[in-house]
Parts: sequence; structure tokens; C-alpha cells
Amino acid sequence: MNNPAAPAPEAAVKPRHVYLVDGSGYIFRAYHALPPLTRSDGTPTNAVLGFTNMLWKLLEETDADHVAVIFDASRKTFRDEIYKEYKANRTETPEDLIPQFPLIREAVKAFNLPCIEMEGYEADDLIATYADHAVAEGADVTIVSSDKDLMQLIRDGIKMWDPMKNRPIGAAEVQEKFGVSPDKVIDVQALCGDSTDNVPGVRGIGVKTAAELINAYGSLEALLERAGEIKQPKRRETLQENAALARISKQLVTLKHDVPVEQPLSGFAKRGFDPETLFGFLRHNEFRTTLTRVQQKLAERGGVQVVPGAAPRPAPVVKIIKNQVTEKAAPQAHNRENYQLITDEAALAKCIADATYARQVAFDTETNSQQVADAALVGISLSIAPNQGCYIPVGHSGIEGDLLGGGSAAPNQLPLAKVLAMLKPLLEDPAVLKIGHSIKFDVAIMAKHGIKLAPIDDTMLISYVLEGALHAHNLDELASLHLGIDTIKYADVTGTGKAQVTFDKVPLDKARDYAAEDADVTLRLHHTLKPRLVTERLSTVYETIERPLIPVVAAMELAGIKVDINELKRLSNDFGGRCAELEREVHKLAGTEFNIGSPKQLGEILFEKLKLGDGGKKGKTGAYSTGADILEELAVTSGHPLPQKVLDWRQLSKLKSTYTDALQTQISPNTGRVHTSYALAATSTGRLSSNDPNLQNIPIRTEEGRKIRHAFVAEKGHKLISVDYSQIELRLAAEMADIPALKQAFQDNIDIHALTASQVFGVPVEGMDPMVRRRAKAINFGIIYGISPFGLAAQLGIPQAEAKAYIAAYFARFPGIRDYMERTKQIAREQGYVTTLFGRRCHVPGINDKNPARKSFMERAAINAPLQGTAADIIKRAMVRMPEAFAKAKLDARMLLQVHDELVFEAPEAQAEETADLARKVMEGAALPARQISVPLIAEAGIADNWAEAH
DNA sequence: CGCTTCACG
DNA sequence: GACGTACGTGAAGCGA
Repeated sequence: MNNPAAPAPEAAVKPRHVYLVDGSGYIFRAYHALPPLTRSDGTPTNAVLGFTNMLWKLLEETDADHVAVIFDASRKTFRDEIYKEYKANRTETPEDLIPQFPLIREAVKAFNLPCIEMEGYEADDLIATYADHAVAEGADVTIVSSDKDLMQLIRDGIKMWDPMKNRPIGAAEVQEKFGVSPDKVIDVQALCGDSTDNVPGVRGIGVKTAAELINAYGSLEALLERAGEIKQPKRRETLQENAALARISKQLVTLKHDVPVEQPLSGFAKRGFDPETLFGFLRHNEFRTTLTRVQQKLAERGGVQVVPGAAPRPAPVVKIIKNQVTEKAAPQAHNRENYQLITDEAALAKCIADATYARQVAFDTETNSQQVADAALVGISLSIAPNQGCYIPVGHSGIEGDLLGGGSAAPNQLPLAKVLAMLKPLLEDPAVLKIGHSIKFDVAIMAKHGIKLAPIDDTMLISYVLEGALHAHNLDELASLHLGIDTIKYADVTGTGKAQVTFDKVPLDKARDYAAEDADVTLRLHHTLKPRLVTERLSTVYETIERPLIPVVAAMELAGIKVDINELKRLSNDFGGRCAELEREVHKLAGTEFNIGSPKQLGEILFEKLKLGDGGKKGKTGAYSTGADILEELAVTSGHPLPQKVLDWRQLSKLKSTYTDALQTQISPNTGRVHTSYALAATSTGRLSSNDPNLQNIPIRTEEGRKIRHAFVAEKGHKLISVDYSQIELRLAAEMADIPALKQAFQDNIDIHALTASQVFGVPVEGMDPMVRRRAKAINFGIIYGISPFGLAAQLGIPQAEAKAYIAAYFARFPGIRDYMERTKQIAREQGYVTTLFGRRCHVPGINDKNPARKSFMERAAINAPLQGTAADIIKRAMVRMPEAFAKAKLDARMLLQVHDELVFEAPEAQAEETADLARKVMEGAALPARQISVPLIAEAGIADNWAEAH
């Protein structure tokens, strides 16, 4: 198979030597036989390593042309129906074996071998059935297993290989073990039973006696019929009494040869594997010796084993994106000819069977609304192979016609309930990976239909973890970037503007092409991007932070938060009335009517008509700058009342339009609550962002603004609980820059701003002037932001020279902070990104820009990113743990909102205190056990009926 | 659709 | 010494 142009497996190669690997049996035996071995993250891997080496050996050193790895699908099989005690006294699976099961499957995938399993059947039954198929086609079979239950299969053309002892098992070995030939093994087992599988057998008869009896009488049936002839009285009696039990035992140990298997033998044809995928797997599991051996072997050979179709690829084209070199893939062959519309049950069943067999499926939902709370399912698309995909319409309606007609009836499609019932086992199958792009949406939609989509992968988040700020992560962008595919755009099928329709009105053929393509492209992106997580050492960020966050955030969005609409209406009226009054006053003071909301008109009034201040043009557009800072200054210097009036108007107008008015329209008619949407892949630092509506910028800093928070309320009989980290970024700065004095201050719970003030300005903490403390606080913020004299001066309204002196004084006291900043910039320049404590990469494109302004801008961003990003990692870790912590404590609390360093919960009144305490504990311990931080992380909780008072 | 302003951490 | 700034977001309104 070293020829890249090897025929695809479908080109049915006649099997000559079929290898059937008993995956489930192997892992148990290897676990007990091999010494313990763990990855550096603690994951046990002894059985996985043994298994991997065995597979490699098998592919390298045998003449296998067909290979499959076979697993037990579930614990319940037809044998439980026959004998309910079957396997009942099996001991619990050891804890450190459990995580190795999925790794074994990964190993199989890394070698590009098929995983076979089937509900209701043990691996042994599948092996028996496939072995027969192979022999029938004239092939030899080798069963890789040391399980004695499989020895009954040995005959001409079928042998076993013991992977633990590395030796063949043939008739001679069976004779040695059971004292009979392989065809009589089941009769012996029926008599002697099996304590590990709880096969009863006949009491008092062991292997030795059983073999003796079977050899004497020829078979179990003959023995039982002629039991009266047995000389020993005790033995005769037990056999006569337990004949039925013996027959049941035989049924239990007899393997099924006629399992209605779904996958033909031809699918096992050896296909070769993608070396990079295998290397990634080996590296991730730290199988260094194996990795070296494999690499050496492949290098020696010159050629590499190759997945047909996936390679060879044209050389990649290099494209420069924002000063970073990113590979732009050459276009992949892409066509939509094989996209299929599914409108009957048989076709759907086939899709589901194929996806189950493939072990992974790209999945996408189409709905009539982007707002989860209001969305109804319109269709579902699946893809398991490039250029393939199917679309299952479930909610397409007819197109409304006008008076002249032109409408159409709802098209023929399967009923929603039927489709969901059929898909549910697949979507919840723990052995089938569901791959989505921004799958949070699909998780939420499925949750609304009682389906827990799992396990999942998200190509958007994989891309985000890999290349964060380098580019956007929407599907269209990634398809173009990595696959060279120009996808059908949403607007292409739904139209835009006035003619735009919801997806349920899109004709089926257009819908099929659009939806199936989304799934197809998602699957192909997964192929390219997922292995890079391993090779670029970003698996942990993705697997422990980003991916587990998906269902958690989906649940928060679905929960929403209650908003008192009447309170908002009152506020809107109040703000509106006062705005109108202020507007009249402003116009009177200006001597003319103009649009206060227009900076251009306002600037002309202030600086040309009234000639206030010394008029300053700013900005490259040449317009006057009329920001709040300018107006505040103008109010003082000019003594004119107008600037303050404008400031007041602006505040109220902002509160009204952005909050009290807009929020009312955002209340879902279905739930009566406001459901924000969190963007998981939007920021350069790892933070979330909130939109539609943005609930992360609800006012709090001013008294008027705070009133809006009063409208965010708890459900009747419930309380809102707000828990926020205290100065988390500053604490992280002390930790990450390793400044003993600052760390000590936090450990001693000292007022950090007062400490900074006393250090920088040399004043005692006792009886400190509040203005001095305020300046120190600004300096501390500046540290987090990558301080600059200009910025600090602007913040404090002091001359730049003075700010410069403050910074110098600060660095004199804390030189470690300056060193840390310099180190961070250096790292950013060298590698193009900085990292958080948890390994997240924050890219800083432009850090080497020759424009000094842009360069220093990126330098400040580089200084801030590890701090902001680590804080984001920590609160995300807390969020991931929260649902489980509540469940374990039997609390009915729900997490509703995240505001960067704050989490908002809703809990029944009686559980509020306990919820607050637990949430605080989870948040404070969120860095553990991955990172031990020497500065305490403190979270503070508040409980009230509304958000204003809870915070 | 870009710009300005301003709400939050 | 250039160059124009505090770090990270999203939404509304203006005006071309």
C-alpha cells in the first residue's frame, strides 16, 4: 500500500488474509498485564501503548490485507435474556482503565482502521460472524486475542494470535488448555462454566473432568443423554440434576455466527494511514519510542503510507495575513453532485447507519431564527465523507403566493418527531463524535428537543484555539482559507433585505445544497484542523476549557434572565422626558435648534458659534472631537453651562436608546426572558463576548445607569446571586511577574491601591489622601494595560511629564514588573504570540510593525493579553465545573450570565445562601489542580431580588 | 458602511 | 525621533 495511487477500498480487493482484532478483550488483558504507565498529564496509557504497538506490528509485519478492530457496543446482549446473571459478578472497571477506552479508539482511527461494534452483540459474536464471511470468500483469518471464549472458532483457515504473549493459538494450544479439540470447546465450557463471565456450568466439574467426559462421550448432548451410565454416583447425580443448567451454559458460551452485520467485509480492506495524524496521536500520548520507530521506518521506506483521496495535495500557497504567515490551502476538489435530500425513512436509516459506522459525523441544523429561544427546526444536515452530505428537511413550509398565485404547498418531508426519534440514538451515541461549526447553537436546539448532543467537536473553536486573533473563524472564512472552497452564502439562499425569507421558505434543492455543504465543509475542516491541536500542543486548552464550555454556555443562553418590562417602560418615559427637557435647554443656550446627537453639528456649535475653549480639531476626518473628556474639560474652562447639559443629555439618551428601549424588544415572547448570545471565538484574549443584546455592558457606574440593573430580576420565589473575582488581573500580574512584595500584600489582604500609593509616593497608608490613592489605582490599572505616560496622563488629567515620573517611581519600587513587561514583549516579537498560564495562545499580529504607533499598540496588547487571558481561562474553568457542583450539592441553581469576572446565578430563595457559598468556592479554586497560584483568588458574593443589589 | 461615542470588565 | 495611544468588547446614531 505504499503507492499513493493505491486503489480506493471500494474497489473490492479480494481478501486473502483477514485480521480481526478483539479491541475490548485486548484492553482488559493489557491493563492487567502491563506495568502502569501514564502521560505527563496523568492519563494512564499502558494498555493504549500496548495496543498501539500491536497494531503497528500487525500492519508492518503481517500479510494482512483486511483489518478491523472490533468492540463491545454495550453491556446488554441477547445473553442477558437467556440468563440474567450473565456477567453479573464482573468487577467494576478499574478507574484508571476507563480513560483508556476512548484512547484505544483514537489509536484505531490514527491508523485509519475501521472500528466495528453493534448494539446487542458482544465483540466475540461479530468476530465469529466476520470470520465465517472471510472463510466463505476463501480468505485466511487471524483473530488477534487471547480470550479463551474465541478458541471455539479455531478451524481450518481460522487461527488466533495471542498479542500478550506474542504467540499463535492453534488446535494444539487449545488442546493444551481445554483438553479437547477446538470444536468441542463449547461443550467443555458448558460443563465447567466460567466464574468471570458468571457462566454457571455444572457444580463440581472443572476443566479436567469436563474434558475427560466430553472425550469419552463425544459431545455434551450425548453425555447428558447417557448420564445414567456414569459410574461415580456423585458425578452422575449432579449431571442429571443440572442438565438444564449445562444446556443454558452452552447457549451462553456459543458465539453467534449470524449477526446481521451492517458493514461488509470489503470495508476492512487495508487503506494505509495519514502519517501526520498518527504522529500527532503518538506525540499526544507521549509514545516517544514508538514515534521514533514509526518515523524511522517510514523514512527508510522513502514513501509514506497514504490515505487515498486525501493525498497527494498540491503544495500549499503561502498567504500573508496581518503580518503573520499562514498557509492558504490550494483548492480542494469540491462538488455538490452527491448531496442528497432525505425524505423517506429507509434513506434516513441508511444515513444513520453509515454515520454510526464512520464513528464521526458532521452535523448542522437549519432553523427559522438565529435566536435559539425563538428558533424552530427546519432541517438537519449530516456528512461523513468529503463531497458527500445529506439534508433532512423537517420544517419547510410552502411559499406564500400573492393574489396572482405563485405560491406553493409545503413540500413532502419526514415528520419532525419521526426524524428526531430516529436520530436521537446517533446524536447521543458516546462512540460517535458529532462535529459542528459553532455547535453551541445546535447543542441548544437539540436540547430544546430533549436530545443531549454528545460527544462533540467544534471546528470554530478548534480554529480559534489554533489561530485566535489571526483571522475570523466563521465557516465561510475557514472554508476559503483552508480548503479553497467558495461556499454558498446564507444570503444566497434566503435573499437579502426586503426579499429575505426565513430558511423554512427556501426551496428544498437550494436548502439541500446549502445545508449539506455546511456539513461537508465542516467535516473537511475537522480533518485539517483537529490534528493540529496535538502537534501544536493546544489540545489541553481545547479539551479542558473550550469544548466543555459549549453545553454550559448553551444552557445559560437558553435560561436567559428575567427583565421587568414595566420597570423598563417607566425608565424609558423618565429618561425620554428629561432628554426632551434638556434638548430644549441646550437649543436655548445654543440659540439655535440642531441635532445634539450629531458630533459634527455639536462641534460646530461649541467651537465655531460659541467659540468655547480653544477649539481643537482632531481625528483624521477633520471633525471636532466632542468626547466626554473634552466636554468635561470645556465645562470647567469655559464656565458655560452648555457642555454639562450636553453631557447629561448624552447620558440619558444613551441609557434610553441602548438599554431601556432596546431591551424591551429583546424579551423573548416564548420565555418572557432576555436571552443573550455569547460569542466563544471572538476575542483575542480568550474572553467571551455578549451580543443581541450585550448583557456584559449593562450600566452600573452611575446612579442613573444603575437603575437599569434594577430591572434585571429573579423569578418569583428565587434570588439573583452575583459572584465576582476581586482584582483578579492584578493578582495574576503579581503572580505571573513574580513580585514578592505584591504577592505578600495579596496574601495579607492589604488594600493594594493604598500599598502602591505608599510605595510610589512615599506616604503612609494610615490617613491617606483619597486623591493619592486614586492616582495609585490608576497606575495599577495602567500596569494591566501596558502602561504609557500618555495614557496615564489622560486618565488622571495630569501633564504627561508628571505621569512619566509616576511610572518611573513605580518601576523603581517594582523593577520585576518592568522586567516582566520586557520579557513579554520579547516573547511576542519572537513567536508572534504570548501565552496564558493555561497555555492559551494570544496572537499579536503587527508586533513587529515598522509603524511605531502600531508597534507600541501591539506591545501594550501583548502585555495585557496574558493577564486578561489567564483571568478568562480561570472563570471559564469555574463555569465548566459549576453545573456538576450544583448537581452534586443537589442545588437547583442556574447560571445565567458571565461578565468577565462575574457570574450571575438564579436560585430558589431557600438555596440562595448555599448556592452563593458553593459558587464562590468553585470560582476561588478554579485554577486548581492544573495551576497552583501563590496569590489567593478571592470571589465575593451578593444575594438580592435584582442585579443592582446583588452586585 | 465607517466613524464617533459610550456602556461594561 | 517617528507615531498617536491606555487593554478587551458591542450597540446606537450620524452622515456619506
